[in-house]
Amino acid sequence: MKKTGIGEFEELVLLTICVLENEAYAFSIKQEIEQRTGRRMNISAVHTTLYRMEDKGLLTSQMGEASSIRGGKRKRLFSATTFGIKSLSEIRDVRSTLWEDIPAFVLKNADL
Amino acid sequence: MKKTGIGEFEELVLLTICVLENEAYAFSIKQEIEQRTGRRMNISAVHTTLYRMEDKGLLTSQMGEASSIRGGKRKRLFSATTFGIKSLSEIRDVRSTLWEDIPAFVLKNADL
DNA sequence: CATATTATACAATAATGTAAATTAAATAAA
DNA sequence: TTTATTTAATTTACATTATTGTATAATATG
Repeated sequence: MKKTGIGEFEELVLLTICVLENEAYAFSIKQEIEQRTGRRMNISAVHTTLYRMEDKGLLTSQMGEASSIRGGKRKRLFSATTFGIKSLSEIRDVRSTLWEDIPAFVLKNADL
Repeated sequence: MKKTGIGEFEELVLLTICVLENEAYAFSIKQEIEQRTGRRMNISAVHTTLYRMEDKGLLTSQMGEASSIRGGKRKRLFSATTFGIKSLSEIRDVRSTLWEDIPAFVLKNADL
C-alpha cells in the first residue's frame, strides 16, 4: 500500500493547519492538537513532521510578517495544498463509508 | 504522542473487520480493502498487521469451522475488541470535530 | 541582550512488506 | 481404506521503510 502515505499524527497536523487558517505555525499547531487530544508533544516533533509533509507536497509554507509583540524569529506559516486537502478528503471518505457499513450490533456493548 | 498507536492501514483493517462481521479473515479483509481503496496489498502484510493488532489488544481471533467447499486450512476469524472499537471511535471524533471547524473558504478550490 | 521561534541533524520506534515454511482439510488415486 | 495430492489458508521470521521523537544550534526581532 502506502499510496497516500499520511500518518495518524500527520493527518491531525494537516487538519489543524486548515482549522487555524492564517495562524498556523509550529507552536500554535502544537497547542491546538494538545488541547484537542490531551496528548503532549515535543515542538521538534511537530517541526520535523511539518518539513516532511512539505516534501511530500501536502502543505506549503511562507514566512510571516515581523510583528511579534516581543522579539523573536519570524513565524513560518503553513497551509494545506490542494493535494493535501484531497488526500485528507479521500481517506475520510473511505473511512466514513466503512463506518456506515458496520452493522449496528457490532458496535453494541462498546458504549460509544 | 502515540497514545492510540493505530496506523493508517491498521485503522482500515479494523474497520473492515467490523464491516465483515463473522466473515473477517485475512483473505476477505484483503479483498475488501483492495476493492474499496483500489490499492493492492500482499496477504502477508495483512497477516503481520493482524497479529500485531492482536498483541495491542485491538482485536481478537478464533479458528472457524472446517466447512470449505474445497480443502484447505481452517480460517482464523477476527473481531474487534471493545478497546479496538473505542480507539476507532475516539480518533474519529477528533477528526470530525476538526473537519467541522475548518472554515469553508479553506476548502474552496479543492473541488472535493 | 533576551526571547520566540525556526532549523538541522540524528536517534528511536513503529508500521508495513516479503518470502518461505507449515498446516489442515478435501479429494483423488492406489 | 490407506496413501498421496491438491488446495486454502495460516504462521513465522526477517527486512525495509516510514513515522515520530529529541537535543542542540542558529537566527531574527524588539
